[in-house]
Amino acid sequence: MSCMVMFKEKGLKLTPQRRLIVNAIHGTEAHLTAEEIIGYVQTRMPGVNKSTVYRTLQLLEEAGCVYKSELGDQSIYHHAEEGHHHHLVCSRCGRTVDCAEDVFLPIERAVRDKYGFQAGFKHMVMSGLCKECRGKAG
Amino acid sequence: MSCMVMFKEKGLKLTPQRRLIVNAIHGTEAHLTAEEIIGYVQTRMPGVNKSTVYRTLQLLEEAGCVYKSELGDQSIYHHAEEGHHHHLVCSRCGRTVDCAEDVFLPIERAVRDKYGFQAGFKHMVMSGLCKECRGKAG
DNA sequence: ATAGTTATTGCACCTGGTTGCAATTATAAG
DNA sequence: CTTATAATTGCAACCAGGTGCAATAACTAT
Repeated sequence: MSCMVMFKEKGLKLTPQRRLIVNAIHGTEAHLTAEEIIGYVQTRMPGVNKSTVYRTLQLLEEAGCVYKSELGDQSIYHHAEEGHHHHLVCSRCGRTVDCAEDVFLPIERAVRDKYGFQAGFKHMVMSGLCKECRGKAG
Repeated sequence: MSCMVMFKEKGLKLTPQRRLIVNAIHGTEAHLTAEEIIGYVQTRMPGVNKSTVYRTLQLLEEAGCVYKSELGDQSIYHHAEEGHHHHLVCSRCGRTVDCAEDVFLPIERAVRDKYGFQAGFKHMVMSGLCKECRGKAG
């Protein structure tokens, strides 16, 4: 896994704690919250400090191995290899739907042409009402 | 100001603390951070607790009097009457450019058609490189 | 296998923001 | 103007996340 190699390549050390954290993210298809990753690590190796986890996640993010998306209060982490997409989060039921990457192309073009601004859209999180919840009263 | 009236209409009380908080937001064109609002209030009325400010901001937001945008770590507040727009924040120099509201219409349509998802885009914050910083080395 | 270098860990503390609760205060009614 | 009552305040404690630092552990060269 390139995540493990990345540490070595950057002159960083591959500790048991870091191995666990990488495993947590690679071992699931889901998008994990920091809390879930801390839980995963601590059940397998009690005593690991949360700051260790946060620091490692930041390293992985900076190296491009892991992506972090923010929706209001919580951040979710997912590994970079599984392809990029955006996230539609229903504000009523909380369910998340993956969304094709290219829906942001028109905006990317628009803000570049209008404002000369080069926006980067990766793993954007959009909130709203999902198909099921649109029908219900509200 | 409808913000002041709003409290009464909802059976809420119009305290000096709340008056100050509303003044802070109405008295400026800028987008204020929570910290700035707390500072504004506390210089005029020392002793006001931050939780009072946060609770009032939440009330104003729920009532639609105030909008809150989140960019990564910080939240900015602005009153709802000044018209809606999005924010382009340069990740290099930190400068913010206002962006027309309608750039999100294509996405709104796309996710509705493709996923049946009704997304709401208000005061979105997009990060990237502004016109000036695009030229510089990176 | 050993010693030396240097990154990493856990700790304790800090930050912005949130919450439960007893004391206070704005408001409505008399 | 007084009283009643319910909303609000300030407090203190809490939460997720982040930081400086001394002790520790991973890697490197021998």
